[in-house]
Amino acid sequence: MHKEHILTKNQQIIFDLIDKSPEPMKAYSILFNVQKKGIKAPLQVYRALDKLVEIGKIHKIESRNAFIACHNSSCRVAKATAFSICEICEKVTEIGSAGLSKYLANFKDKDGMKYSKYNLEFFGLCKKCR
Amino acid sequence: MHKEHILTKNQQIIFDLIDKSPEPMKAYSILFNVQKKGIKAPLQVYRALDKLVEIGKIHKIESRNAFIACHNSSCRVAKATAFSICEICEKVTEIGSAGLSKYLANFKDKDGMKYSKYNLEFFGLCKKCR
DNA sequence: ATTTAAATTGTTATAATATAACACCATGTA
DNA sequence: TACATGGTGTTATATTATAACAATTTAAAT
Ligand SMILES: [Zn+2]
Ligand SMILES: [Zn+2]
Ligand SMILES: [Zn+2]
Ligand SMILES: [Zn+2]
Repeated sequence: MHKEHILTKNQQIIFDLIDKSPEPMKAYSILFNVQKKGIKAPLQVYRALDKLVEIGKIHKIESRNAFIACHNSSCRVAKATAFSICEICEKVTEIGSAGLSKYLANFKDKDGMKYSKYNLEFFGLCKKCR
Repeated sequence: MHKEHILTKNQQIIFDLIDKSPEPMKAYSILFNVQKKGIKAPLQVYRALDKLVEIGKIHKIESRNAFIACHNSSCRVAKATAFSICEICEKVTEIGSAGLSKYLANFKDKDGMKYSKYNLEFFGLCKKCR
């Protein structure tokens, strides 16, 4: 499983912060929040983020330039992600639908090409905002 | 149809440039290319880009911070987009699969929520790069 | 134990992407 | 006319992300 990596100090500090956050966090907000723990420069944050994304502990929400912890236990392939995003409150939820991931993993374009990696972002209004 | 808008001067200049480009263009590359036509500041570019995205003439490739012209004649709903992206040569193609758009438009999350707006980016290697 | 390679860290500086604020202009329309 | 709407031009600034380099830690491999 991809989540058994031992994290380094910086990676752990930054993962813990993102994991506790109820909403996606932006890099410079992360930086601000971990400065008291000795992480002082953007690059330290971005390096940890890169690694955490690579090993699947967090995902980047591309349309928001923000990061959330992976809470999808079936998300073994870190590179196949789907999210719903509320356009009012900006709440983001990872979608763990087996049907969806199966459909997308098997999707072939008109040249017959299959893709094992994808990112899907749905937009709408969450329950609370409707 | 969403593509019948009359473009303003700046919008037309910038759309023409993107439309001619074989690959997605980044904002500051656009700026550099239209400076000889009198568009001098980033904001002028971003304002035109925002409008062009809004009316569906171009799309933003979120993972690349780049813009391509819409070449999908069935893409009436500018807000439901799908692309394939080659991770080597960065070639981007808009996917116009009716099956895919139907599947995604009808997709319900576990709370039964449907989304009319989405962006999907597939990653892989294009024909040439395999 | 000693050497070596790989990964991580710390640091300063800088690049790349995007928006705020404000004055002005063009166009349509009541 | 007067008013509303949207577009423009401009300067300044905010936000997001990487380059370059030296030092340190970690985990094998000899
Ligand atoms: Zn996940
Ligand atoms: Zn909401
Ligand atoms: Zn399109
Ligand atoms: Zn390619």
